[in-house]
Amino acid sequence: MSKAVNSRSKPAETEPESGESPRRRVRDRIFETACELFYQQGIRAVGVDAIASAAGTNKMSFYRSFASKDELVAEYLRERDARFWQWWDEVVAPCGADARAQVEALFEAHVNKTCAKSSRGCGLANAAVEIVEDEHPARQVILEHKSEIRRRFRKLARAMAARDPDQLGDALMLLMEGSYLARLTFAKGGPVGSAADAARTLMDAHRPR
Amino acid sequence: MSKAVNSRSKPAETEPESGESPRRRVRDRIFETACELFYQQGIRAVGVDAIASAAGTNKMSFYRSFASKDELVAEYLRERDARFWQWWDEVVAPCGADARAQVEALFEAHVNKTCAKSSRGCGLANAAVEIVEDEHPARQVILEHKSEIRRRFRKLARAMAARDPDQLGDALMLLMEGSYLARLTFAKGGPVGSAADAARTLMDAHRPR
DNA sequence: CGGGTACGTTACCGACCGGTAACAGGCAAG
DNA sequence: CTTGCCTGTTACCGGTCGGTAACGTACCCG
Repeated sequence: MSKAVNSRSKPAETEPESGESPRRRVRDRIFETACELFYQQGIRAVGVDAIASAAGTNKMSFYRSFASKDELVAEYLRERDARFWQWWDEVVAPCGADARAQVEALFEAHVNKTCAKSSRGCGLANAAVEIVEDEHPARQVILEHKSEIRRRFRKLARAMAARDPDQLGDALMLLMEGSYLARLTFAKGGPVGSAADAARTLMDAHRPR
Repeated sequence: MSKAVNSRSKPAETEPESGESPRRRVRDRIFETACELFYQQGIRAVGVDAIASAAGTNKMSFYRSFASKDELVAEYLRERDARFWQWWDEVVAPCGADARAQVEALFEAHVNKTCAKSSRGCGLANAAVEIVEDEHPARQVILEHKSEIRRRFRKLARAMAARDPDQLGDALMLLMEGSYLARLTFAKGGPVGSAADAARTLMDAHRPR
């Protein structure tokens, strides 16, 4: 009851008028629900039954859309990855080519985001804690994500002509990762608030003379 | 079979001759096994059945020694906490009252430890990722542990007369936490190696003029 | 010897895990 | 109307989860 009448949209074959493929219904509801639950409660803590019923459907429909829970987890992390880089690019956009300004904007936004009430740190990093098996499809997503972060920070450090760009890039990354972790213990008023200032201090220290 | 003949040692009542209480058998085997498994594979990933049989006993003996898995988890974290501070004090001891030298020694040792092959970062931090429930007995242990780390780093920063000691202390903590997290993704050659240098740079920048 | 303690063993509990089979209904395109 | 697709529903699978009851036994102490 009160379940909304399930108005079927369009099957996508004929005339995909409104931009994107309209083939979205159960699968997307399940996926969005899963992303939320995985992020808030952890991956191992959430079963497929819980996901399905939280999405207003059942386990059978889940397995009609996803091959396995592990695949869903990997897709969840890919989504997190994509959103992260979208966020990054948006934050960085107003700064033009000024690498230093980009990093400052990133850390400012990062601190804000991470201190938010609903934040549970970095979903990718959390998954790295929970998932130990090397063969798990999630591990590759995590590794690529974190490698790209490292690559970008080092590139930014090079762009600002830091004395030791690789060292500065890594240090900035450590600060960011550290605040993800700290967020899980200290709700607010924790060390996370110092991340942006620390980043500035580090960049100052690496300034070319 | 081939299980060794279970040579009983002593029941502890009369004459505890050899130093420590001899009341250690099954309980301690279980506990040590649990610590190892929890650290290496994660808390949620390890069931009490797996712990018991890895310790060469069974679930019934487990529940004769521990009230619940949650209590065992909390005790595991308390053990980690105690070992950590023991490590800390040992590393710091040769430095006398030189706060700067203490932090440098800590980071040097920390990088070594964290890059070791069997390292899975910080057990307390990992637990903070896995355990979400506020009422879980582990949460308090985690919070106290991380608060103490923060307190000590800030105190050290004050002792070296840093320009903004709280800020420096927090930054050092973020570096350490960040390398715990980074370790889970980058086996070696990762950003962890830069933690010690970054700490030095930060301390230099906070030097009183 | 008699009792207490520590431990192993087996079986069980209800709940949940990830995953599947089979069937029923609704809706849209042809 | 028929066909086919998508979805919901129910029941089930073997296995594991945390946790317990009952019983048997080896051992040390008095």
